[in-house]
Amino acid sequence: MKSPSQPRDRGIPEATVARLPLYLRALHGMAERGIATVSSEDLAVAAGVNSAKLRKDLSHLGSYGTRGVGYDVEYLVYQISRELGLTQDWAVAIVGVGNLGRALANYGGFVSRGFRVAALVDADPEVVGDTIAGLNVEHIDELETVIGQRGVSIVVLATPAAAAQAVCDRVIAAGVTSILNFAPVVLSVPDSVDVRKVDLSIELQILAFHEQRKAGGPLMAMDGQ
Amino acid sequence: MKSPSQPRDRGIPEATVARLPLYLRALHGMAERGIATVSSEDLAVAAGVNSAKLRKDLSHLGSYGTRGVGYDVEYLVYQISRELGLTQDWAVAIVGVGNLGRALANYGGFVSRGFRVAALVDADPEVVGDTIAGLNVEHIDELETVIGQRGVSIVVLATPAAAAQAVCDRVIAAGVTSILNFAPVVLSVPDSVDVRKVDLSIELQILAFHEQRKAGGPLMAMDGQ
DNA sequence: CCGACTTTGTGCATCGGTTCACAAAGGGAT
DNA sequence: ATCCCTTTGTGAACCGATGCACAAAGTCGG
Ligand SMILES: NC(=O)c1ccc[n+]([C@@H]2O[C@H](COP(=O)([O-])OP(=O)(O)OC[C@H]3O[C@@H](n4cnc5c(N)ncnc54)[C@H](O)[C@@H]3O)[C@@H](O)[C@H]2O)c1
Ligand SMILES: NC(=O)c1ccc[n+]([C@@H]2O[C@H](COP(=O)([O-])OP(=O)(O)OC[C@H]3O[C@@H](n4cnc5c(N)ncnc54)[C@H](O)[C@@H]3O)[C@@H](O)[C@H]2O)c1
Repeated sequence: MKSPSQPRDRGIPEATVARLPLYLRALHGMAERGIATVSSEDLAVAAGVNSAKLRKDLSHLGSYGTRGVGYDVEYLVYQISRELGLTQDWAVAIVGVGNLGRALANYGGFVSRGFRVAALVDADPEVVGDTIAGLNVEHIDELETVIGQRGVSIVVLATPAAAAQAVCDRVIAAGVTSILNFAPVVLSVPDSVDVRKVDLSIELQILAFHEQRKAGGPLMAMDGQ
Repeated sequence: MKSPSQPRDRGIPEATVARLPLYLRALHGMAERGIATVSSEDLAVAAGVNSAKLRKDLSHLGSYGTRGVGYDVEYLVYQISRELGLTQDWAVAIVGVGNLGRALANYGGFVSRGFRVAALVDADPEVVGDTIAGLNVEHIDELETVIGQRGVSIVVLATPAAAAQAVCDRVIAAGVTSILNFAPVVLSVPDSVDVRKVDLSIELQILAFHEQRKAGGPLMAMDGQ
């Protein structure tokens, strides 16, 4: 089946990958408070997950715990960071510098860990040339140049929905294979490209669904069709 | 299974609920373009999902399709909207009117469908009293009053991480049971409360993980363990 | 050096979700 | 009215993820 060769057991489940950043955040907090080692139980509580799940997740990275003791916080931070690729620096470009794009550009929280906003790009002549968070907003015509010259490997899309697919096509053509999309559209991309989407409207609708259910309770007879 | 207006199984899978807003968006687009009926295949493509999955999802709401024809767009929009609770108006409060809170307040996209920003709340005296998107920013001391008087049932948390849990506790005490959290913390809440989180930093880290893997390719020789 | 204690790492049962594949249902043409 | 064509709705196999429960591994006090 699989090549019997070697440590290419790099097949980490997607669900696990999605939780590693959560563990990392909890671990950073602990490191700051001077905690040297942590048990799976304590870390699980801090990350809001089941401890067996946490142990299984960590076991995918290797055997980094010590039975009877727990995990070394610093060491685990390093291992998870390395696994996630945070030991290197990622250049991010934000395309679409409107309400949301500005908020993202001004946000310091993600720059702190391996990510660096390397460019801001917009189509509006009113916006181009502005300085936001110390960065000059560049014209969309420069998109490919900027991506190529600054080694941008992740693009954050914060344009209106109507423009998203076109911009998406261009950044992919420019060699980008990781996109974080805030526009409420389903982007069509080759399999080789990863797209993650953040959609506020969808989140609210899911909340509304559950809220309605709570309010309606076990019997909500009104409305026959 | 003959009555077509069967309210159906009230136990809709969570994965299905999360996709209904996607279908709804695609359907709205179709309705605007004057499309009257749509097949599961076409709608699935528009929503970016597998058609069998889409049919199974819709079957949870009832038998609203016509074999050999497809689904009536308008009717399906109505059924999904009703299921999600979008036929009623939801009052949303945004707590924390900084970079992100402002962007959310100015965002027109979700007000359009059943959601209405009913209040903006902040702790900073500099911000309180400002008018943003036509709304007065109120003081955090008024939190409970505002929630009670305006029937707020969904709260969007956009405060710094350090303040999130405290604000969360207060809004829950005020009767709110649905929270959308943008702060990078694991909120501790009773089981009866729904929390959904949006975390930009986590999304970027997941992208970085896959990006690293792509870059490393089938053989990434450095570091032997 | 030993034995009691702690905690990891994982086998296994289970569960929810996805996908395939097809019989049944319905429309439209003749 | 009958046949053919399209498309739904769903049974069933499959797949990945979850969580329990426990043996193995390692610590630490004495
Ligand atoms: N603001 C929010 O809270 C929020 C929430 C959820 C989703 N979104 C989505 O995020 C996106 C941005 O929202 P926003 O509120 O910032 O909108 P916005 O209109 O304030 O900003 C959009 C920016 O994109 C620029 N733009 C337009 N076409 C472009 C192109 N082809 N290339 C580059 N830039 C282009 C515009 O000049 C503008 O500056 C939208 O798709 C919106 O639906 C926003
Ligand atoms: N801006 C982004 O793009 C972004 C992205 C991801 C996550 N976040 C998170 O969203 C949150 C907000 O980010 P931001 O960039 O808007 O930060 P910000 O500092 O610009 O805004 C925070 C606002 O919350 C207010 N506040 C502080 N304590 C409060 C309290 N107890 N009650 C009410 N309001 C209070 C502050 O006065 C300020 O106006 C943070 O937790 C941040 O980590 C932001």
